[in-house]
Amino acid sequence: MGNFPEAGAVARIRLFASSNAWIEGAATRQLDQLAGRPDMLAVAGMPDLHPGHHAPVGSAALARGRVFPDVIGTDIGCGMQFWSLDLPERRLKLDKAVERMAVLEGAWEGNAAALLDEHGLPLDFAASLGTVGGGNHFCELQAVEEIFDPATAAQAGVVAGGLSLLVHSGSRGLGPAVLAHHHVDGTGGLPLEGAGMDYLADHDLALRFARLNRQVIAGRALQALRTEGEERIDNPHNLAERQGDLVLHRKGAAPSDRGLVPIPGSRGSVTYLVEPLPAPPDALASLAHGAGRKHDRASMLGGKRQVASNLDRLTRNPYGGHVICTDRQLLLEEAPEAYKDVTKVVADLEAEGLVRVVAILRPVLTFKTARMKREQGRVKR
DNA sequence: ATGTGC
Repeated sequence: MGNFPEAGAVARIRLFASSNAWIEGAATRQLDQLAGRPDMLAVAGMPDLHPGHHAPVGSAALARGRVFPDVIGTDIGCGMQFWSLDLPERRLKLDKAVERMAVLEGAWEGNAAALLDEHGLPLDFAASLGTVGGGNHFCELQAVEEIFDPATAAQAGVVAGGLSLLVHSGSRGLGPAVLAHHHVDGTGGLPLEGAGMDYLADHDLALRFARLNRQVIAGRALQALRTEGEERIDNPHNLAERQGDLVLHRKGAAPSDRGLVPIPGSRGSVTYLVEPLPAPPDALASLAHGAGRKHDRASMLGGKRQVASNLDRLTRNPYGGHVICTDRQLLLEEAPEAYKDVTKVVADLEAEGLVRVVAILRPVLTFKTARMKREQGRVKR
């Protein structure tokens, strides 16, 4: 890493976003507060920056000798996993796929406890291994919209007429349990020597659980689609990474040092497959992890955004694809207009010299949830 | 985000 200020000095703050980026004052204030934490050396904001609980989502923060569990938050290890499928788009029967993909709602039929045991992972949350979860999580079948660099795209198995799968999920119950176990009041974090290392050990288990969870989800989706495929990319965006006595925190920031990165927008928009470029040290080896929220969940439920009368639209996408989501409230919270324009977010990353676009993928079938909630039909307004 | 309420 480059020359960062010494401990006690003000951390360097760098925002990788143009005036086109929709960045709230609350988010930049959170970025300032993050920079003001003890032993913080540098902080980077990405164009998807938006307010989070204890730190802004879309940020990276480098500290010396200290880790801040509350910055990583509850969903430790949450990230994107990208698979290429053997099934060509022309052979997909969409109606059948919509029907069969709903299997993801139930528990995995495999032996979760045995698999976790094999991986040396705790069994406490075996029941949710292989399930997507809530919030912004999804499992999405995607088709190729455009390829800009065929040779690089082929590295991720992206070829014209092909299909891919993008899984966005995390460590389910394990991440929140780890955070609760190592909870610290205030913004001081944990010293790396001692309590900080204990946190990181448990954090690493959640990181591995999250990746395995995405693999099981993908395996179930492939089975539902009666095809096979290959895991090409796994890119976690909520994690702490120890580098000697430094700790790099990523809160909704995609690592740029692990190959190609999928950057999804909303469930009504395309996903960009990008190649990270050699970046200045103050980018903290990070990229935007998605479009980022434009409006918080609560404001999407107020009826002010004129989406309530148009719920049917939200279970389809502008590309003729389907969204499986039987939860009305989640459908409103996750409406495309709740998100920034991913095209602008990626344009900012390009303008900052951080990435090159390799391909654009379009949503064909998105699984969110097939569960029928009891309060179904009762949306607060 | 969350075995998603007490």
